Amino acid sequence: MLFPSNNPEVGQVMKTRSGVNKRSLTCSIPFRPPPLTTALRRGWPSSYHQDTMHSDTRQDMLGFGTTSYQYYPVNQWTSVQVQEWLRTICYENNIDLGNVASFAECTGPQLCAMSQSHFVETHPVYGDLFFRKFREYLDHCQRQDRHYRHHLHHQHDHHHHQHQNSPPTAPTSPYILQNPTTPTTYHELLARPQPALYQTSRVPWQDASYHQNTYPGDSSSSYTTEGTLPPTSGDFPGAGHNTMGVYQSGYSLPFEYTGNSTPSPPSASLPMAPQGYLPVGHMPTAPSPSSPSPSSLSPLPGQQDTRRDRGPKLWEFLLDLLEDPACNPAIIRWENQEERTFRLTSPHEVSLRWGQRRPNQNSLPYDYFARALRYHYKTGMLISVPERKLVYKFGSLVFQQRRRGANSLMYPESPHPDNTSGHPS
DNA sequence: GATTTGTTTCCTGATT
DNA sequence: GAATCAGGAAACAAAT
Repeated sequence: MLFPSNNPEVGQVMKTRSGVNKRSLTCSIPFRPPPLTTALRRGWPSSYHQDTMHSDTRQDMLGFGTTSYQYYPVNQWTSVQVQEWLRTICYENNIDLGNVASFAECTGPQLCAMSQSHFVETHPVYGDLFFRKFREYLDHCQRQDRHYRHHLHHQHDHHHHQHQNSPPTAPTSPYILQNPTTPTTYHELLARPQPALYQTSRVPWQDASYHQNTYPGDSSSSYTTEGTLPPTSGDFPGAGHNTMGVYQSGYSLPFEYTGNSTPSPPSASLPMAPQGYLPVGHMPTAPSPSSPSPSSLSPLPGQQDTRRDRGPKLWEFLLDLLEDPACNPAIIRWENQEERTFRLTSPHEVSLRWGQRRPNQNSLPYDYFARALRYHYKTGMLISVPERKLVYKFGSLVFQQRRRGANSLMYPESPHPDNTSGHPS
């Protein structure tokens, strides 16, 4: 039975409560939710995935296709991922696919090192557009990376505080490279030199110091890029430091890296959720919580960053839990993946974790948590599943936005088609 | 400083 | 009777 909003008596009861400061007796806690990881948030269904031009697509665990480039750090993009990304841009901008041919042999590291003029040289017509779009994608990845670091730091502190008798463990992020001993741990990636051919004297958003203080590099890496461009180090700005390192954190590597120049695409046999990542306790070192310098985050001239930086939304948090083998199915599990329904197998644990986002407060009653979930009925992010307790359903917009995260700077938010009420007043 | 956004808190009533 | 659900209302904090 739904709330009898058509019941005038009930309505009056509600109105009589207007104006009452119900929270006057509660303690106001400074609230600045530290961002939980938004890792892997780029790998969700796209509006174009069924287009026949995408031959290298796969089905994710929800049955929505996606391309593989979103699963890789940009500097591990082979020409395959570059082509995927370019096709995406073409599709989204109504550009003929033939225009991607000029970038046919480019890899991610090469794109990273290319200046705007290089893009234009490579493709006089759309080079500038490709450059801007690539730059926007990197910008997005950078923010994701920043969120991830903040999250790790917060989780590390919390974990340490909560389990002082336990042996020191890693921050509670599931997005940790499974095999830190491979040459492609993100520590090493950060030190990976860039190919020399496309060295550019100006990459305005670069800030080598961002990672220099955080991840000591390992210049002994045996990494090679696909293609013909040998890595160099000394003559690259940043002297052996990958200035694109800010986009290379391991979280976006959803599977174990084999060391091959061409990373294997995510296998369908692997679980979708944090593929290749281990849950809490397997991270070799904790990233520094230090934030990048403002200069490293400043947008390009003419580019305005309108994104909020408030940490994950509730529905993102739920997706993160579902992607985390440590949580799924322990405290949350898919009820029917194809239908996007999930069950809170331990609702109080889930709400507690949600509450732990907030400093100085480590719990949230399930009642409040459930109310927050119901709030998202109006936003279209969640859909009620009647007569099934503790079961909720993701709205389709969740996956659109999950995927759109990578392109959020390119596309303004559009209202949910099913959401006729808009944001609640 | 006003507005927007995304909760959080509190509540009543209904359902399981 | 307890747990859960539904949803109105308002407070709150951070971002814009």
